[in-house]
Amino acid sequence: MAKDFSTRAEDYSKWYNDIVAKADLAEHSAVRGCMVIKPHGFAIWEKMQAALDKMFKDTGHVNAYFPLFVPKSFLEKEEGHAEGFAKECAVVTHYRLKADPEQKGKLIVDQDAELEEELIIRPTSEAVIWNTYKGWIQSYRDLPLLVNQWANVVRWEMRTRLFLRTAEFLWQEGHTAHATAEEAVAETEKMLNVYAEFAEKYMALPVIKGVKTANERFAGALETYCIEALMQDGKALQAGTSHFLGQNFAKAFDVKFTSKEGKLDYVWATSWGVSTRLIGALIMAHSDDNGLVLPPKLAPVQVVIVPIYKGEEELGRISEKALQIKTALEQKGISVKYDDRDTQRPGWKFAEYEMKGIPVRIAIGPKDLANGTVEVARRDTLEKESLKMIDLDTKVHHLLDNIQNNLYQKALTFRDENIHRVDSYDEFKKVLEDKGGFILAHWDGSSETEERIKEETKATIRCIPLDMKKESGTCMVTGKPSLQRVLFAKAY
RNA sequence: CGGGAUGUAGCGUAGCCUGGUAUCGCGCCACGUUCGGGACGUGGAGGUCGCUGGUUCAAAUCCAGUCAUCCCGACCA
Repeated sequence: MAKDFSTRAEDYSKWYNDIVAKADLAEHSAVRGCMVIKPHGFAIWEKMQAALDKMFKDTGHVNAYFPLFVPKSFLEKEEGHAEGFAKECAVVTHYRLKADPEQKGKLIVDQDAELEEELIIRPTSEAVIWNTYKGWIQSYRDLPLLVNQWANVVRWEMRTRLFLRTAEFLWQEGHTAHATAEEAVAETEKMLNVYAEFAEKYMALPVIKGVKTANERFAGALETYCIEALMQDGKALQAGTSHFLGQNFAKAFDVKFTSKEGKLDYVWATSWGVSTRLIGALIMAHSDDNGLVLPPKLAPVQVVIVPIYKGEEELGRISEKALQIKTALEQKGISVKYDDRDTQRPGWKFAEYEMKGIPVRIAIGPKDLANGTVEVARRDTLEKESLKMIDLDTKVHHLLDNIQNNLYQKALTFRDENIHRVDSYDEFKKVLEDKGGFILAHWDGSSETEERIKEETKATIRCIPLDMKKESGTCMVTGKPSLQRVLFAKAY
């Protein structure tokens, strides 16, 4: 938490990119706007996947997989959806290349192999999925249909940034169908809560749950719920969304079911997703100038053991002890790496694992063997202490819990210190300029006012918070009545 | 996609204005000494200067185009 709001965007960006590089998470690919997720970065994603996937299964969802390509005619069917995504689609127009007669060794598009209908590389899968659901749903007995897909999508973004916004990204998208609007809304809210719980319990990232204003709504949705998190530079990041789609897609793709009463009706839909952007959130929420800081629950390796030795014989004796510790920790469900490489020195390893964010490091050397101790260092506070080996597994287990909680508390304190309640537009601008962070202020509910604020200050309404007591007041801009404060911030 | 900046070895850079085939640090390799916070010594390897074209006897250097990255804007998980 070394960052402060005075940090210029460029510096913060450099800091962020440094962490991504130093922690060995990802790099730019030679392919425009695309990212290569490196093994350590991907391992974190796999931990996220595993935790989320379990939460989805526990709430009755199943996984499936749908095509990468969306025929253009599918995408066109839901008008709002089509409009929203049209500007950022990669389009496949041909299915064959041929040797260039002009230049040896070069390939050109074979103009004789033009597709009759263009295929869009999915920017999201509503269109293909609803086209499929049409065939899966006839009766109320087929409902609810609760499906999730882990996939990649492509959005041709103009400005990219590792993890936060890349042309291709990995995500999870849930698509559900329900017999009633109430049930679909309940599902939308349920999944929002799943995301919030994941963010807080696993990522140690406090989030504010809310609904988007009409301007910020997902293309084709009636209501978009979201979780918003605050980053260390005072900007907000949308960490997940859950959409109530009403009957828009059911009508567009003609998905009807026969109810218990024998009446034919369109189904009610939801969709919800989180992406590899969450890794970006993790970086920006917890990292410090020494590199990444991982919450134990998402660390691919929770404890690393580094031996300190001179010569083969000493390493042998230390390894014996280290492996005992490793086994004991693993029996407590802790993931442990014993790094006995003799190609790197201890200090090098310490720095390396610090940059990668490994929560706990245990060092064992000859002094420890003599004293029956180990040196335990925690990544979040960088504190070191010498611990007796007795009950080390239990102590480390507690330490990991402690780190997880500490990270959450630290992020929560930071977030709460940076929520400002503001009652005048001048004060709003001043806080935004001087401090950044979240601002709670009254707004008259109109798109015009929202647009004006955005144009004049670059801040947007991140959400209309759900878990906040209603408090009537007057709009800070127009003076018109307002029923509750809404959450403003500059956003990623 | 509009405005600005940048691109030289794996990374960070000097050189560019005032053209003459490239500087330094880290890293890498070998050997030795080391090993409780990114070791030290000696020796060594590595670059078609983002790419394409132009000007020139000669281009990292000047010109044009193009691609990529960063910042601002529009857009967004």
